Amino acid sequence: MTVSRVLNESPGVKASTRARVLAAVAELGYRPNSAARTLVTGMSRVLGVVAFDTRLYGPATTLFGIEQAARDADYTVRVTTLESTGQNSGGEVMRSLMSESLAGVILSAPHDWAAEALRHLSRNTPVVVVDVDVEQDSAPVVGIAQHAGARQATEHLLSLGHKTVWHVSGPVTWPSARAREAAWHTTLTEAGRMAPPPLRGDWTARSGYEQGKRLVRRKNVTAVFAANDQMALGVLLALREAGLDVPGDVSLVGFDDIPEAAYFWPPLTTVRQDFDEAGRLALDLLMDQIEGTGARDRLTVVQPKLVVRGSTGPAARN
Amino acid sequence: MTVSRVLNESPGVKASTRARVLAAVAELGYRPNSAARTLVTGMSRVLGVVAFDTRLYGPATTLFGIEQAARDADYTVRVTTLESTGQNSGGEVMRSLMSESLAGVILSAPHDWAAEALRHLSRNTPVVVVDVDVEQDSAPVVGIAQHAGARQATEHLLSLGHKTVWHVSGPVTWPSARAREAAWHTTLTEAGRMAPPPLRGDWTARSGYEQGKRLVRRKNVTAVFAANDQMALGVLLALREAGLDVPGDVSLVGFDDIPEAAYFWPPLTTVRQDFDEAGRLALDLLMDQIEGTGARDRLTVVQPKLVVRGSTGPAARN
DNA sequence: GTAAGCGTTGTTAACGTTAACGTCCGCTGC
DNA sequence: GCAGCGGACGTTAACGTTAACAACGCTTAC
Repeated sequence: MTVSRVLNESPGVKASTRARVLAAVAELGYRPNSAARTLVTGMSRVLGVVAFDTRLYGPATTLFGIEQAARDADYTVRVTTLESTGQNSGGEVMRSLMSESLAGVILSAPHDWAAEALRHLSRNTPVVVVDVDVEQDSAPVVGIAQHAGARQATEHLLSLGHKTVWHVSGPVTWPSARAREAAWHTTLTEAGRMAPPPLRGDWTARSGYEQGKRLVRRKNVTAVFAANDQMALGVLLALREAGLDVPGDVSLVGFDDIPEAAYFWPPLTTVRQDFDEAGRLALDLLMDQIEGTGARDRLTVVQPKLVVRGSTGPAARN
Repeated sequence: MTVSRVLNESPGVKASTRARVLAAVAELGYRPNSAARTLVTGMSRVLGVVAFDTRLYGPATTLFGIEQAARDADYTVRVTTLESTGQNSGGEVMRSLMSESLAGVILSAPHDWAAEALRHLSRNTPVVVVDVDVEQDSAPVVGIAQHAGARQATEHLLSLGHKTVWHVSGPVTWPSARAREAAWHTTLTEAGRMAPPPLRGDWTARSGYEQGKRLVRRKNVTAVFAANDQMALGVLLALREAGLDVPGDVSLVGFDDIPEAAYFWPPLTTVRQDFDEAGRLALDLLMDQIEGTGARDRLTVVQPKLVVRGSTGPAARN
């Protein structure tokens, strides 16, 4: 019992006793058994992180941010990724999470799936959701102001004199893709411009390339906003293969600011999202709930920021 | 007890009893408590994965492969990333791993740090190491044939008529960077060519760009082998800014085959590594140890493969 | 001088599961 | 008819920790 008090830094242990305990711990190489601790306290120092596809830059970086912050708070992280096929139901994953006495859960799956999965989670498990559309009161949310970012991108292109802006969007099942598309659309409409039909991609450079080939067949395209940098890269290649110059003939904006974007040719104008920060913020919100530091905010928003580089320029006089 | 037998699929339970138990489990929403199970059996169904920086494409993809395979085997995954600063000692991380009754550990940190950390791990914890140089008998290893890949890249350039090949290498603390550099060097030497001094990068496009600028100052560079695709991208930008054509003036080969590489301009010739597969293989080797399926191989090697695209071409006649 | 109080340490029981052993019942064989 | 056996299910104890309470010695107050 005294050992337990020493290791948990409970008060009421004489300094000399504490020293003797610590000496014995060091000598014997004693390590407390976390399973026993979890069993008796009913709570572990493990956080569940549910992600969608951690191979993608955004999710991977958010995960990294969460993990680093968790380790600083002396928690460990248990990751579950969801098959890209979406075969495994949210209910199943959530149920398996709940038999493990997790201290909390971070749902970092910016996908419609996540909103559904949230419903299967016990009401009293602390949870934070990253970048997912959920009802305002179902869980604290770390949002990324997709709207603001997409608006900046679109307005930037309009301010350069382009009559309208084409959009290569992300998959409809991703709320962030829908948000970017919606913001692009309203920005154009508010400026009194005609919004051309969006071209649907799937986040990959390949889909950007294919939609880019469709874009070059039209003669009137001078500005394109791609919903992420990878698709922008694909568009870039398609434009180049068609003999078009960027930004001379066509201006292009991406989204995310992946580390490579600054080294595209030309360096890509894009909207920076701080995924790392989003992960850390999610952990903060979760800690507020777990350690009862007082649930401060229920909604925290990360502001994306337009980064102007070489892929955008004034509209050609035609 | 009978419930325990049913849920663990132990023999000696009448079919009718089993059905009644399952019905009650479903009705009550009963979930076994994994902490109690871990406590009594002394082993959990949790695997520890130690990675270095999961924001990088390779590590992230390997982690994804491990996680997917682990879920199929009904295990969960607990991730620890190491600060890029390398501040936290391997000993500390390993010790914290060991108080959690983990079923096994996968060391997926292709960094010198990993070899040192391995020594702090208890001898009887099942462990597998991915792409790290360790003594042959200290742990089963999933290797990636870096040597073969780098040799293919270098030979490809030589076969196109280039007199020699310059190398932008990765950080020396990464065994895979050293292996690629060594293979590049021996391939040149064996072919009777002079190996120019390698240019040291740090995996980032930025470092590739900077070394690329140093390369263009020399007039005699016609072929470059970059140790990964991001650095190749940086080199590409530096070459282009200097007015050099790829592959007309300079041929360029990368390494990894990140999904974007095929959409660079020009599409990048590179060496594909199957990181996903490496993760799955690591899990297989670990399962062999844990479930005693008979420790088959102690060394499994993933073969990388040269993918020729548009960034390499015949040497200019000069 | 004694009761009350406090600071420190020890004791007991409980968390939920499983290994090991025990019990009960029905069947078989002589 | 009864010993012996095996299948099905139950009971006991243990895993290592912590919450709650008990005990002990020392100081303080009257």
